[in-house]
Amino acid sequence: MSAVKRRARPTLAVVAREAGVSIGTASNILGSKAALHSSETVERVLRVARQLGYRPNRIARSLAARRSQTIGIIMEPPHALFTRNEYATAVLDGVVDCFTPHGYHIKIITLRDMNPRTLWAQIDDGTIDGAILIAPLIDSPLLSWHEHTALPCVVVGSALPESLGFYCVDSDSVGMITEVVNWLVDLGHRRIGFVQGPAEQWSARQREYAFRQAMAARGIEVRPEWLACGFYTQEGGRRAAEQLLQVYPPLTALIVSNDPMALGVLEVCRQRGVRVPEQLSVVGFDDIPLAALANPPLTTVRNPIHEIGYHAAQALLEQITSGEVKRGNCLLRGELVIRQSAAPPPLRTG
Amino acid sequence: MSAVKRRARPTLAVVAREAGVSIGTASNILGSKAALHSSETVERVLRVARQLGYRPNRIARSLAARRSQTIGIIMEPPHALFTRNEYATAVLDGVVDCFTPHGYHIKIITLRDMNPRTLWAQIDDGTIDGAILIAPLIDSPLLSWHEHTALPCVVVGSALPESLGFYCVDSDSVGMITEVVNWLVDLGHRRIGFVQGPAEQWSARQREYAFRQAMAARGIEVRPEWLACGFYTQEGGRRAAEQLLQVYPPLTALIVSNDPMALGVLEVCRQRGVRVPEQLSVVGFDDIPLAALANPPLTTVRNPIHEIGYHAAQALLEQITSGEVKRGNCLLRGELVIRQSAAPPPLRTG
DNA sequence: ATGAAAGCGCTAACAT
DNA sequence: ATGTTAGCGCTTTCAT
Repeated sequence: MSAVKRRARPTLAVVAREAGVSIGTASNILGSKAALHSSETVERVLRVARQLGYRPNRIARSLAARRSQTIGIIMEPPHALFTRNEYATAVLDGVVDCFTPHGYHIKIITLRDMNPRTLWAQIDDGTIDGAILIAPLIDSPLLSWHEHTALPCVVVGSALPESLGFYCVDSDSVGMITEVVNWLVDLGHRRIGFVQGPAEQWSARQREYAFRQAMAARGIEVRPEWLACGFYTQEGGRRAAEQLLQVYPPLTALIVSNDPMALGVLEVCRQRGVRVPEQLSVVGFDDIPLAALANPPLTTVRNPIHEIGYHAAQALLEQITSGEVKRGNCLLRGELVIRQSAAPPPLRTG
Repeated sequence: MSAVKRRARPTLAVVAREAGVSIGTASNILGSKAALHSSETVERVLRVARQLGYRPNRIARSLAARRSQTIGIIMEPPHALFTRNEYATAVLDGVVDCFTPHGYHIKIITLRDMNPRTLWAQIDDGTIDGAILIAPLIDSPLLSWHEHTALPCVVVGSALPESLGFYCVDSDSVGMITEVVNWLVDLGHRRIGFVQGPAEQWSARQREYAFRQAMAARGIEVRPEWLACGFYTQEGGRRAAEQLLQVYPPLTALIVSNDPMALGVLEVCRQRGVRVPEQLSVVGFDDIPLAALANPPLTTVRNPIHEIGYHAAQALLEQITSGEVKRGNCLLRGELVIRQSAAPPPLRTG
C-alpha cells in the first residue's frame, strides 16, 4: 500500500476550471497556441497545470486533431529481426535521430502476415501519420500502397520503378557497382564474377543489371557461369563461392553484393587454398563492422545507411507537414573502402 | 489526380447503418465479442465491413477503452542508438517476438531529456499500456517511476535493489562471474585482474562486487591495482589494458566485464607483445558475434539477451492483463563459452 | 482575448 | 440478442 495517495490524473477540464478559464483557452495554451492569449492568462494556466501535474493525453489529442505525431517503421516478416538485419537497425537510428527532435514518436510495425485483406488494417489504423517501408520485396503487397491508403510513405533500401509512385531513398548501388567494375578493370581484371542477392529484392536485381552494364561498357562479355546467387547471408556466400571457383579458366575477381556473403566467400577460399588477393580479388558491399576484421580485411563499398534513414525521415516529415506527395528516387553515394582483399590479377601465361 | 475516387473511410456507424444493426452490436462483432450475437448478424456485419473496407480506428478505440494495446521501450539518452547498442537491439527483438502475436504494437521511446518535470509526460501520455526500461543508470530519474505513474513496467539489464519495487530481468552476472573466477582459479590462476564497466551502471557494480566475493571465497585477496574501469567500449578496454599491464608482479588473467572492452584488451596485448593466452588469459562477457572472430577467439560468457527481452515482455504482459504488480528479480543463466583466449598461467619460478 | 459547443470514432454500461 | 446512451480527453470552429 503506497503512502502517497495518487489522485486521478487531471484532465484539461480540471486545469481549466482551477485556472478559471474555458477549456478551449487551456487547450490553446497547453497546446502550441499560447500566442493567442494574454501573458497573464498563459502564466496562470501554465502554473496551475504544473501544480496539478497535468499531462496531456496524447490519445485524446490524436483523436481530436486527427494526427498522432507518430510514424511507423514497416518491417516485412522475412527480415523482421533487428539483430539479424543491420540494415534495418541503422535505418531505424537515422529515423529516430530525425524525428525525435520534432516531438514525433516511432512505432515498429512488424507485419504479422501479408494477406492483402488484413495488411492495411495493421498499418493504417489512425496511430501513425506516415510510414517508412524497409526494402519491400519485388512482389510485396505493400507496393499497392497508394490504392489502399492515403498515408504518407517513403521507401528505403529499394529504388522502385517510378511508376509505382513512391519516394525512395537508397544507396546508389548502380553507380557504386560501376565504380567497382571500372576499378577492377583498371587494375587489369577482365574475368570478373558476380554474386548477386535474392531475386525478390529490388536492390539485387539492380546490382546485377548494373554489373552487366558496367562490364559491357568496358567491352567485356559476361558469361552466364560467372554469376551466382546467394541470399544475402554468409552461407549463401559460401555456396556461391563453391560454384564460382569451378569456372574455367578461373575468374580473377569476384564482386559480392553484400558483405556477409563476401565473408562466406573468403572462408571458402581459405579452405580451398585460393589465396586472396594474389589469386582472386574479392570486393564486398555495405562495409559492416566485421568487414575490417576479416582475413584479409575486406575491400568493400561503404553504404551510408544511417544517412539514408535520416534523409528518408526528413522527406517523410516534409510530406506530412506540407501535405504534398513526393515521388522519385534519391540515391545516396557510397564510397569504395580499399583494404586488402583486392589487387591486380595474377599474370597469366595462356 | 487519382482515377480511383477514394471515399472517406467508413466508420463503425456507417457499417452499422448499412448492416441494419446498432452501433453497439457492430462494435461487439468487430471487436472481440462476436459470441454475444447470432451467427446471422455476425456474418452480415462482417460482410458489410469487408465490402466497405472498414478499418477500425485504433486511436478512438484506445480512448474509449482506456488502453492502447501498445507498449513502450524506454531508452535513456546516453545509449539511445541501436547500432551502437547490441544489447538494446536484442532486447527489442525479444520484446517484439513476445508481443506481436498478441496484437500489441511496440513504440520506441528515446527520452529527449531526463528532466523530472518533463520526463513523465514523454512516457505516460496514454499511448502505452506498459513499458520496458532498458538498463536504467544508477542515478536515473526513472527509478522513481512508481511515484509518478501507475503504468506497468519491467526493467531489463539492471538487477535493481528490491526496495525500488521493480521486476527486473537480467543475466545472472554474479553467478557467471563466480563461475569464471572459479574456472580460472582451478586452472591455476591467482593474480586475476578485473576490468569493470562504468560505475553508473548497476550491472557494473554488481559484477565488481561478485568478483571480489568470488575471489575472497577462494582465499585470494584482491589488490586495488588489479582493478580498472572502462566504459563498456573498445577504447575503454584499451585504456584499462594499458593500466593493468603495468602491475607488478604481472597478472596472469584478466576478467573483462563485456566483450567490446575485451577486444580492446586483446588489441593492446598484441601491440605490447603480450601473448594471449600463454602469458595472459582474457575472458570477456556477452559473446557478441565478433568474439568468435577475435584473435585469438575470445573465451567469454554468453548472455541470453533475446531470452531476457522475451521473458521481460511476458512478465509485462502478465502485469497488464492481470493488473497485479510484479516485483523481484529474475536472473537468466548465461554459459561459459570456452575458446582460445584463456589457458593455465605460465609457470613461475617464484 | 475568451467562451461555448460540436464533434473525433469508438467502448461499455445499461436497458429492453 | 440487440439498441440506446453516455462518455473517453482533447481540438477546433464559431460566437462574443
